[in-house]
Amino acid sequence: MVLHSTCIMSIPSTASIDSQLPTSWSSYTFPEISTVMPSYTSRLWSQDSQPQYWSKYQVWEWLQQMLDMHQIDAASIPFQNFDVDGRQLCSMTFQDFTRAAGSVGPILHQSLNELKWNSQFPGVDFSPLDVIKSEPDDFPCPFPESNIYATDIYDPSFQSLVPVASPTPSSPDTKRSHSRPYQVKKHNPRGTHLWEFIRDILLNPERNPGLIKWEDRTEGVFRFLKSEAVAQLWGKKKNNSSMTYEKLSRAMRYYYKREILERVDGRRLVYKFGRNARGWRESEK
DNA sequence: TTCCAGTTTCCTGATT
DNA sequence: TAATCAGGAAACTGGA
Repeated sequence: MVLHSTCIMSIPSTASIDSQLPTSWSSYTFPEISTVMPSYTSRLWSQDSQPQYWSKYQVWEWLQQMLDMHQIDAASIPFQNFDVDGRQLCSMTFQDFTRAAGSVGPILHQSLNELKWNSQFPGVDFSPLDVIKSEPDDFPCPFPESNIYATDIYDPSFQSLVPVASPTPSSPDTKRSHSRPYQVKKHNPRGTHLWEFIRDILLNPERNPGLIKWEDRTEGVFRFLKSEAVAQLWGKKKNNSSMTYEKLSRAMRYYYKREILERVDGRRLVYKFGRNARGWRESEK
């Protein structure tokens, strides 16, 4: 099954990135993860957004998308090696990617090539084989089974993101739930909990471009700097484009009862890890 | 099939 | 006035 050749490029205009370091992400609409397909990256990063014009921030955004998409642990990539803008990123060779990101490098390199291809030839399906062929230096892909283009079984969790069906927006299937505009796929493990997601942002400053910050590291007190942006990220992770801070905060408040979070009275956007939250203390790392 | 945990959504009212 | 907080209620999903 050659998915990439059947994938019609459909790029929502809202996915285009036309600003540098957005002060508010509330207007930044993440694409439906349910559209994740082998050409996922080229949809996500619209063809209008040519990687060579990315800011450093957008490079990091792309990296984060790659991590999420391939279920790669953030710790496996030294983000400081990607403190580059789009122009510098595009000038990186296959070897540069391998040096910078190790075994993940080939995946990133391949993804970037797809983006470059699509920005140059919008509407023309990317042929990863062409890239492999054009890579004279033996392309020693360490993930033969993880070639996202080769099959649809790259990763069970990734597969779970592929839509079971492709109902039209107006079809009844999409209206299964009035209050649930997204579909969580079967066999998709519950995965990260919200509080763990928040914790991981706090523990990975490289992945946290000013979204949440520690107020008191030892006490586990933290504050949302860009609440809507965090909600958007959480929504993206859960394939829920309608996530808002209001909804996210409701989920956060449920943690009070379970003592995963504690109330911090009188301070907006401030939360504190509770006794049942694990893994946030420096001594636990 | 049922139950449950963990959200998600919607809502009203209070507070900043 | 808008943003945020608080919490009730119902709905939904995946897993056991």
